[in-house]
Amino acid sequence: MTPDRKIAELSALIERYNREYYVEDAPTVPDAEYDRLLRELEALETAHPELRAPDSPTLRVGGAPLAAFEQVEHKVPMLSLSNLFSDMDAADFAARHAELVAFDERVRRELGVPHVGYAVMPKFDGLAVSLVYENGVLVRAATRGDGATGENVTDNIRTIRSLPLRLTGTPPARLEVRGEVLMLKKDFERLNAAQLAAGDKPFANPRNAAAGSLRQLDARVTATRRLSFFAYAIAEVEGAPWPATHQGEIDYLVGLGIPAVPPALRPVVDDAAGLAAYYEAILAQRATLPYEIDGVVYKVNQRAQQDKLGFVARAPRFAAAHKFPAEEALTTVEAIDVQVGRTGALTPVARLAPVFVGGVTVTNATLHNEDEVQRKDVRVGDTVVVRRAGDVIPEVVSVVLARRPMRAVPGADLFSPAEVALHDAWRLPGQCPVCGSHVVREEGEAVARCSGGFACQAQRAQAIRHFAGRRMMDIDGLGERYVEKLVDYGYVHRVADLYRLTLADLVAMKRRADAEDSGEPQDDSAPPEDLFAAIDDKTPTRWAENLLAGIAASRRPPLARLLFALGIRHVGEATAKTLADYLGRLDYVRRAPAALLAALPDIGTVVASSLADFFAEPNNEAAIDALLEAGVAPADEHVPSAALVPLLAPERLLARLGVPRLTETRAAQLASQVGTLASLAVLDRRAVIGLPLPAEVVNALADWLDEPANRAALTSLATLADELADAAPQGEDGAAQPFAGLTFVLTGTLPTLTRDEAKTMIEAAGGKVAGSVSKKTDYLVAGEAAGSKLDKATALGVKVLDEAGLKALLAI
DNA sequence: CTCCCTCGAGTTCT
DNA sequence: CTCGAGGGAG
Repeated sequence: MTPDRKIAELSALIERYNREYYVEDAPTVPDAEYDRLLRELEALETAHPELRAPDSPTLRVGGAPLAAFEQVEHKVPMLSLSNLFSDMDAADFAARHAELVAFDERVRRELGVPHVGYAVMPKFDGLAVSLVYENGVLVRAATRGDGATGENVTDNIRTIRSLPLRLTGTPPARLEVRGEVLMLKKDFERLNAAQLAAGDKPFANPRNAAAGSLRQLDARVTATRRLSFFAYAIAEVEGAPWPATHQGEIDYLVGLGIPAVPPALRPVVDDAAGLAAYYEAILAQRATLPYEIDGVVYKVNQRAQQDKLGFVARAPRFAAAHKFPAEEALTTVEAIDVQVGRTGALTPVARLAPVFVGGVTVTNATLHNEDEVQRKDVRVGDTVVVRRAGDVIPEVVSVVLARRPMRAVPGADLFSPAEVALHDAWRLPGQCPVCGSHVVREEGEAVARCSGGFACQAQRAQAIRHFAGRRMMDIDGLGERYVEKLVDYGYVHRVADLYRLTLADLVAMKRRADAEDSGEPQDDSAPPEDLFAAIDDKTPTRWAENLLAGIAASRRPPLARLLFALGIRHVGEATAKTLADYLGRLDYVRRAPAALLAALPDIGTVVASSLADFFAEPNNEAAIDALLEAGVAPADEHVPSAALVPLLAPERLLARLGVPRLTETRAAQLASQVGTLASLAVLDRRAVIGLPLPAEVVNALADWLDEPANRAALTSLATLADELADAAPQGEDGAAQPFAGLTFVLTGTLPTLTRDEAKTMIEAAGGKVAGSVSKKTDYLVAGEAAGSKLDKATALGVKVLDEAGLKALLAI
C-alpha cells in the first residue's frame, strides 16, 4: 500500500474512533489501539511531510508552541447580546414574566405580525469562538476579542476531540460557525484533581479552566485538557443555501458533524409563556446539565424576521440573553479602606471576609463613592450580601440589618468608644489617606478627590503606572509593583526620570524590594545563606537589562499615545487620537488655547479647559520638557489635518472664547463684520460698541476685551489659528479631503470592506462616521442585511450608498 | 433643556 | 462591566 493511501486510511480510522469515543460516547476499541494507530500515522507523516493533510488527526496533539497569538479580523463581527432584566430583582417570578411579555410584544410590534416563533437555547458559560471551514476542512478558529478582531487559536481548537477537523456529509465551500468553547463539569473536576496531584494550583471554575486552556501558546498543553465545543449560530455560509430558521441552522451544523446541544434543550416556543416556561425548566435543570450555564438565549427563529429587526449599536434586536439571577453570598465587612486613583479620586473599598461566590473567592468590593456607602449604609462589622455584578465585578448588594452587631455591652447601657467607632455610619475622611491633603468634592459630583495633585505619592505612582501602561507608552516589564517601589525609594519623581534610570539603580531597587517583600515576614527564620544565594543570582541584572531595553524602546511613541500617557483629566484614548489627528504636532497641542481645542470634534468646554490648564501648569510644562530632553519624542508628527481648517473658522472660535452673551449665531454675525480674529483684537472700545449688533452683546464684548489678558489671548489665538491653517495642506492636497464636513452612517455587512476599513477610509477623506441616522446624516452606507437604519434613512430622505457607491464617491 | 450615545475612569480576579 | 460625565442633536 502506498504511503498516501495508508495515511488516508489511518486518518479515517482514527477520526472514526474519535467520534465513537468523544461524540457517541461508545468506544469500540481499547485506548491502546487508538494510541498505536496515532503513533503509526505520526511516524508516516514524519517520513513523508508532504503528505500531512490539513485535517490530519495528528494536529489534535498540538505542535510547536507559538510566540504569540496572531490577530485575526472577523469577517462578520462577533456581537454581544443585550440583556433582558439586567438590574431588576430577577428572583420574582411575576416580574420576570411581565418582562418576557414586554419583550415578545416589542418584537411582534416591530415585525407587525401577530405571532413570532423563538428558538431558545441555554446560554453557555464559556468562551465564544468563531470557526471557519473551507471545503469542509477546519482552517481557522478565532476568539471573540473585541468583536471585530480576535486571536487565532486554530492549533488549540484542533485539539478539541469532539470537533470535526473535516465536516461530514456535503460541506459548503465556506462555513463560518459561532459557538462556545467550554469545559464539562466532569472534565473540570478531573483536571483539578490532576492539578492538585501535581502540586499545581486548581482552577476556580470551569470557565477559567477553559479560558486558561484555550489561551495556551503551547497547543500540546491544550491537548491534555479536555475542552468541548457547542455551536450556537452560523455567521456565514457560501456554496450552500443558508437555512431559513435558526433552528434549521443548528440542525444543519449537527448534520455536518458539529456538536450542539440536543434538540430537546433547544425547542422553538411561540409566545412569552413559552419563553417563561423554558426559562423555568432550564433553571430547574441547571445543576444536572453537564456544563455550566448562566442563563438562556431567546432568538427570533425566522431569519427573514431577524433581518427585518436588524441591530442596535453592538447587539442584535432579534435576540436577547436572559441571565439567571447572580449567585449571592453573605460575608462580613472587615474594613472600609480608601484608595487614591490616578486623578486623585478617592474610592471606598470594602475589605471582606473571603467568600466564594460566582466561581471565585471575593475579598474586595468597590463601594464606588461616599453616597453609595451612605445609601446602602454599609458599616464596618456589618454582614452584607455580595454578588458578582455581570458575573465579574464583586458588588455589595445590601446590608443585613438584622445581623448588625448590637452595640449593647453586657451589664451596661452604654458602649465603649471602640464599639462606637466600629459600628458608626461610615464617612469619607477629610484628608487624603496617603498624603494628608484635604479632600474636595465638586458641587454635583459623585467623586471626592485628594487635592494633593503632584505632591501626593499615590497619585504620582498611579500617574507613572498609567504612563507606562500598554495602551500608552507600553513599557515592557514595568509593572505596578516596581513603579510603586521606584517612587517609594525616590528613584522616580516624574515620568522623565524613568529615562534616566541606570542598571545599578534598578538592581539596587529590586534587591531592596525583594528583601522587603519576601524577607520581612520570615526575616529571622530564613538562613542568611539563602538570602545571599538569591542576591548573587544573575537574575536581577538580566531583569534590569530587559526593563532598560523596554524603557528605551518606548522613546518614540505615536503622538496620540504620548498624549494619552500624560494622564490629562478627561483625555482618554479617543480624545488623544482626535488631538493628534487634527493638530499633528505636540507643540501645537501644548500651545493651543481652550477656544481652539473646543473647536475640534467631540471636545467641549470641559475637556478643552482641562487640556489648556494642564499645559499651562508649570510643573507639567517642566515634566514635558524633561521628557523631550530625555529623548522622548512622538514618532509620527505631521502637519495639521486639512480637515482642521474649516473648524478654525473665525465664527467657530469666537463662539468658544467664553465671551458672555456671544452665542453661535451672534458669533457668526460678528465674524462677518470684523473678518478676522486679529482685526477684532485691535479694535478699541468705541469701535466695538459701534458694531451693528444688539447693545448687550457689544457691551459684553467690549467689557471682555477691556481685560488685557483676554485681549492677549485673542491675539495669540488668532496667531496660532493662522499658523495652523498655513501649515495644513492647501489647494490640491485639500482636495484629498472630499468628505470634509460630511457625516456618514454605516449599516449592514459590506461585501468586501469590514466596518473598520470603511470607517478608516471615510475618516481619511475627512468625513465623520456616526452611529445613528439623523437629519444631519449626509450618506448612509448600507450593506447586506441593513436593518432599521435603512428604513430611517429612507424616511428622512438621506442618500443611501452601497460599497461601490462609496468607493466611487471617494475616487472623485 | 432634554435625551442619547460615546468616552473616561475605576475595579476584580486568574 | 458599570457608572457618570461630557458632547452633540433635537
